[in-house]
Amino acid sequence: MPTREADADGAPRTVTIQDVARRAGVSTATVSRAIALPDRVTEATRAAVFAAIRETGYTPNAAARSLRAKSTKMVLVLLPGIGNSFFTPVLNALEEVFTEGGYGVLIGYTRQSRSRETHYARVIRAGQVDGVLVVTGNVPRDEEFVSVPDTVPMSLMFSEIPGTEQFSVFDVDNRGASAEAVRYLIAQGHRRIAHIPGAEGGLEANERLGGYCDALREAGLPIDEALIWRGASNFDFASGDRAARDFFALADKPTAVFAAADEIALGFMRALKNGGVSIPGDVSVIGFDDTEYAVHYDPALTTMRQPRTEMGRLAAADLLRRMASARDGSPSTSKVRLPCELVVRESVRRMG
Amino acid sequence: MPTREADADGAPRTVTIQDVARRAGVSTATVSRAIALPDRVTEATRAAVFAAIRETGYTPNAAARSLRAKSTKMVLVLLPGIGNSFFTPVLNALEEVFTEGGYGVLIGYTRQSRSRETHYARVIRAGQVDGVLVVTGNVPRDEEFVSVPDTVPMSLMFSEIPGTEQFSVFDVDNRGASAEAVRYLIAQGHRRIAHIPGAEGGLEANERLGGYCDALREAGLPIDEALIWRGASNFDFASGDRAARDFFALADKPTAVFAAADEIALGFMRALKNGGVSIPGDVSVIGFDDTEYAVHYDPALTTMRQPRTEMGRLAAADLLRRMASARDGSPSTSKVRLPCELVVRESVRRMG
DNA sequence: TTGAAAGCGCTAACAG
DNA sequence: CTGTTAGCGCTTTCAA
Repeated sequence: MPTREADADGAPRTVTIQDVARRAGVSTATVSRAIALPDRVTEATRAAVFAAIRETGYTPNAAARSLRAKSTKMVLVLLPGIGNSFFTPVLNALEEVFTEGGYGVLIGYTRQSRSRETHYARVIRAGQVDGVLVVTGNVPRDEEFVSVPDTVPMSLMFSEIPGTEQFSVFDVDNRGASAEAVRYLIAQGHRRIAHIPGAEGGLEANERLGGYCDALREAGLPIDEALIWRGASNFDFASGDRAARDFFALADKPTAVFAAADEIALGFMRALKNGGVSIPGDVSVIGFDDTEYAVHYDPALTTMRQPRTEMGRLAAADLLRRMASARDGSPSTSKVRLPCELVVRESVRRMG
Repeated sequence: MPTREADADGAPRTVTIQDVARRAGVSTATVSRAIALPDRVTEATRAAVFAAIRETGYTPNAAARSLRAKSTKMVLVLLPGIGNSFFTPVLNALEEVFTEGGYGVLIGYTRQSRSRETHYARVIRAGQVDGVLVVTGNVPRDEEFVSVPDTVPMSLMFSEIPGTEQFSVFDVDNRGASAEAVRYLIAQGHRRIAHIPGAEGGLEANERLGGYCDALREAGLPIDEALIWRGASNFDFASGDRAARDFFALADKPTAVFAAADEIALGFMRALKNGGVSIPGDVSVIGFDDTEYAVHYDPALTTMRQPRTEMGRLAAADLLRRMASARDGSPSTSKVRLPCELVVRESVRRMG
């Protein structure tokens, strides 16, 4: 509840625009104007109003303002919420830009659950937010979301919904970047290269797998299913650990491995080292993401960096722009594909 | 904006409670009741209302409801926002419990900035949230926050403000847990034990330093300032890296080090290994937190676990309770101090 | 430049 | 059990 001030009988009462108006000797309309359009009132009026605001400790009530203005100045950020810290810098950047732009950030974790998606669809339809940012590989499948873009601007980060035009999309060229990572391995003299794909069925995971195949094909190398260690349920340590079992089970081992995410790479490396395999001595590893931990691991992980903070900033700025111009028709959406960057560290060895 | 339906002339219009009432042949009050207190209307009325809701695609407008009910069903979660992924599971747990309880989660990163604190104080005073959870070592110093607990319930996580009663507090016994960590080192035969404190001036960092000293004193060991490597600006890798310089500069090296956070420990270990120092062969390291990465590092980090998820759940449940009973006077606050747990892994060696 | 008045969509008294 | 009525606090025409 808003600020209160003592009543005549000592009972606390919330300070409203009425109180300010009375105190400043003007109408409520003038107080409202002095706040929203300071140029539209005389110098003297403005001073009187702001003095009254200070004296009363007035803060405009958000609900009343939203109801009247039909805008809540809030955005909904939807995350997968699998406990992955990949999104920490993204959320950080989003919060920064949105707050700067005068918007609050409501977060929601979809957890791949239908009921949670329905819940957040309802939040949107209740007019609780002016825009939506979906930061997840798994875009909500709820039918309710289909109607969302008609009501508030919505953007996608890190993955797109092919064939749609109503969202802004901010992602990277997962396929191209993965191919580049594998090309680097090839350039270092590796010929037998394995891949640990990400979460089965996800668009990003598929794209990265595609890039891996592209690079192999380009170089005239065979694509060997025995070297594609599927079964990841997520972009996490456990999936890397699981892949290590495939590695150990294999007679003819690869000299290098491309993991679809840093955490997968780290989990894999740890398991290999436990098994007495040296990295990059015996096998080289390259990751994807450039998470905080990549550089601090031993050996420091060579990886493809996704510009997470920059993507967050750009996506937020775009949504801000679209929300601002939402009243005059559907503002144009953007498709921004940022470049990844190979970060060479210590986990890949040059062959022969 | 809320759901819309085509008007007579095709223009989209938002569906209001009026539309539902008209369609169901009842008054708006009855619709409101059918939704909020289903038992207070006849079976037939309820059916008619829900049918009308379904047919129109009605979703109650959040702003109107908040304005009238003087409750937004939202909480503000304030994080430090230094990009630290320590808070990822905490935020996850909070979101889960709050959503379950029918509350939305608005996040804010204070970034130790005065202006941002003022901003969020204003959000609270604007009545935008029904409760506040401060998840940070640095509690807002803004005067505006002083008045907050009178208006909405507020809780603190991970650190307290000594001498205050108006907040619920969920934390761990940083001092006791740290002493326990150092006692473990002593029990393993270590006598010359160093400490890397956390962010200078923070309550938690001080407590952990205090615990370190306690354990040393208990064992009759001297407290040597040369073994307390101050200067951390944060609980991060960089601080561990920085401490490694002190280590290398020292002639008479310690056999064990207690780092005030896992990330500090990891940064320190990495720097030592780079310098050819073996862990735990040459020096043992123990951390604090039990972050996701502790177990996957090489060597896996022995550390004191803070029950982050559980703390998040409990804190959220407590705030939920307090918000529910906020109308009838100031509900009682809780002080919950959860136990930490020593997780023994590979980074500490048993001496001679 | 300012004020009066209407009303955003909903809930809560109060009658009936 | 249901309807009527008032009004939450604010912004925005419309007139003056």
